[in-house]
Amino acid sequence: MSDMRSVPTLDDVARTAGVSTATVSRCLNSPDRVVEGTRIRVMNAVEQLGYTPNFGARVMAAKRTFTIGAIIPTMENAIFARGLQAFQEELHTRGYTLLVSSSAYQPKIEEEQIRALVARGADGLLLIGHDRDPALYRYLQRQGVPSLSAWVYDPDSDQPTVGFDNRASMCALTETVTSLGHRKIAVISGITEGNDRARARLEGIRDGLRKAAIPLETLTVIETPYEIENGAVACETLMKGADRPTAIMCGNDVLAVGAMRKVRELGLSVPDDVSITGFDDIELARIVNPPLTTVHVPHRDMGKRAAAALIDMVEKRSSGGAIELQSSLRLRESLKAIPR
Amino acid sequence: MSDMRSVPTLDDVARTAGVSTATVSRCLNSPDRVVEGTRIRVMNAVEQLGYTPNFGARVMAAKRTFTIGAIIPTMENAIFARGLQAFQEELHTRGYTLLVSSSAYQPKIEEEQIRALVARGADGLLLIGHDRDPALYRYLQRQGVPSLSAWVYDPDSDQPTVGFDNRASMCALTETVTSLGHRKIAVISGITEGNDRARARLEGIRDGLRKAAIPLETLTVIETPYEIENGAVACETLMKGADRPTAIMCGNDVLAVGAMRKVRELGLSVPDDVSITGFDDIELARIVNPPLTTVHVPHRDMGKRAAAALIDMVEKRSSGGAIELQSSLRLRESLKAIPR
DNA sequence: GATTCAAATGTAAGCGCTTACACTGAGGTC
DNA sequence: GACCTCAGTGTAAGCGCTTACATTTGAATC
Repeated sequence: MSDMRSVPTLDDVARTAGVSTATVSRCLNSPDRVVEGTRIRVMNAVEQLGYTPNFGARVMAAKRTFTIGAIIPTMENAIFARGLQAFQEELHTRGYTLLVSSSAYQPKIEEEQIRALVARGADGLLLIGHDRDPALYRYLQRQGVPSLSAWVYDPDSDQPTVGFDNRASMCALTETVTSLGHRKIAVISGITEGNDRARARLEGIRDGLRKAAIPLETLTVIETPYEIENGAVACETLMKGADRPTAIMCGNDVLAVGAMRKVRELGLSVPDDVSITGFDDIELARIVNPPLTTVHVPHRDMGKRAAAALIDMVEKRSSGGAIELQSSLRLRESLKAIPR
Repeated sequence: MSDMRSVPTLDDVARTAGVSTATVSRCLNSPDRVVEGTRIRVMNAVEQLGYTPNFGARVMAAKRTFTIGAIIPTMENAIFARGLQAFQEELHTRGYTLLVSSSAYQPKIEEEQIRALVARGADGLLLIGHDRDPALYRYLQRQGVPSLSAWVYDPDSDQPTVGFDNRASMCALTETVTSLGHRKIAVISGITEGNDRARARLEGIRDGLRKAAIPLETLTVIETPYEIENGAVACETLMKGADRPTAIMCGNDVLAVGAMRKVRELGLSVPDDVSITGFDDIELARIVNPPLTTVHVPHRDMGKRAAAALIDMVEKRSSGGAIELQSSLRLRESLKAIPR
């Protein structure tokens, strides 16, 4: 028997159970292929030694890890939290483990994280959005690691997606806003560079304006990273500007609540002085006062569907495709008609 | 040269560069031990083949992964987000990668995740709180994986900790509440079983009450999981109960904003009809209206210090210890004196 | 030019596991 | 009783990498 101070190996277990390493391995991986008496003996040895398989070795020999990686742009706010939680739950019930890392919205870091996860043997990857260096997709293909882009729906892309139509959703919201009489509209958008969702949402607003025959030149757009404080700052600029908007449409709820806070700090009222809308319908939207008008995204459903789809790809039951989910409007008190 | 369709290995690189595998390995790990000409040739081959080292193999051969694991109770809300972000940033600058997973506050799942991370070769682990099965600590010790408990400060524990004194902080807040004349106080606490922080905070409230000579029997306590909706439900129970409290102290900000929402829904006012306090000072606290009185926790600093301390342990520069950070009160409008 | 020695590189032994294949022997068949 | 099956188990060959040790190389020294 080997030195008990160091981590026990398969070999140690085999020795103390009086069987071969193959048998121990089988006990752990396909117990039904081993007769009960032996199995019990082996399991006792495992217990007694406190044995845990070495993952690296296992990966190397078996090429499967039952690990899925996810790289999200941020953990700082709850945008991805709910969807990710559902994703993890579904993976867990199917016997997979989720490892998450965050890119802080930086393509460079995202690439590192992707490589880190692949190197660590992730069987599949969940990515957010699909706007990234094609070389990365080639790399993944080369490594044989399937990936799925969530939070977007794009039937024309080669890359499998699961999500909703950001552009159409935002267009629908915009139509509601214009139908309430708003003509002076401003936008606080996320940074559009390298972010297809932010771009699609902005385009959606333009679509909506066109439908209402509002000239696009009247639209003020501020781009800023998705953080509450940034929403507040942008809002201040807008409200102190020459031509104050009657409605501020925000790229997501986080920016919107920042904007709402600022309106309050300026001694003004939402929605009496200005209407505000968000996007995502995270919990925050119902917490603020007044409650926020926003686009509801089926986060949990998306997470669950993503898990199922990705596992299908990993287990070669499908090769991906595009899954569309429906978003819907949540009209709440932060949006009000212009009095005539 | 091997089949170009499959993932290239060290061997392939060595062959196309016309050197041995040892040289390639050295190029990758300690470039200065290889002469420039060779190095360039090797790097070209790496580039050309799109080679990425196989992590499992690397771990097995080198026993180091430069990976740190963190298991947090939840990703659903932002309690841990800020601290974790800082933790990751610090790790990143020191050349480590962070892998996160969530236990959904379930000890069983937490244990699985710990094992999963250790098996995947994590060099060290960040845990939240230190209330868990001693067998787990023994397991980690056995595997030689150092771990650090954050969000708590406990100089008496064997387990290294980095955090603040939950109990004293909550006691200080309670003293403020009682000094404002509140006598009928209710508590919406997190689930205390298996959660040392929730327990310490509750004890802190009791300490504060004792100091103000308020009998502990007058204290109503509801325990519920940390979710906004649960805060709302608990609040409803309290406000509709026989002996309505004048102040509701919540175990964290998440519960507090849920309670605030409910007060508003009941057509009542914070702080005129009831004062509400939280704990953590996450962004939410400043977003709600009125802003929430709470205990400020130095999340970013904690994350950063945790990273430094854990790496020191991993690299055997220290064996841990207890690091104390200071929390502080943030008095905002959700708490108001009882009119006399 | 012979000798010395450090720097550069190569050789090959594992790291801990899975699994194809080989072996063994008990039960069934004729 | 000879022969066949096949479930249960063992043997041993890798998986892709790092690294101790061995070897080669070439500049410096005499």
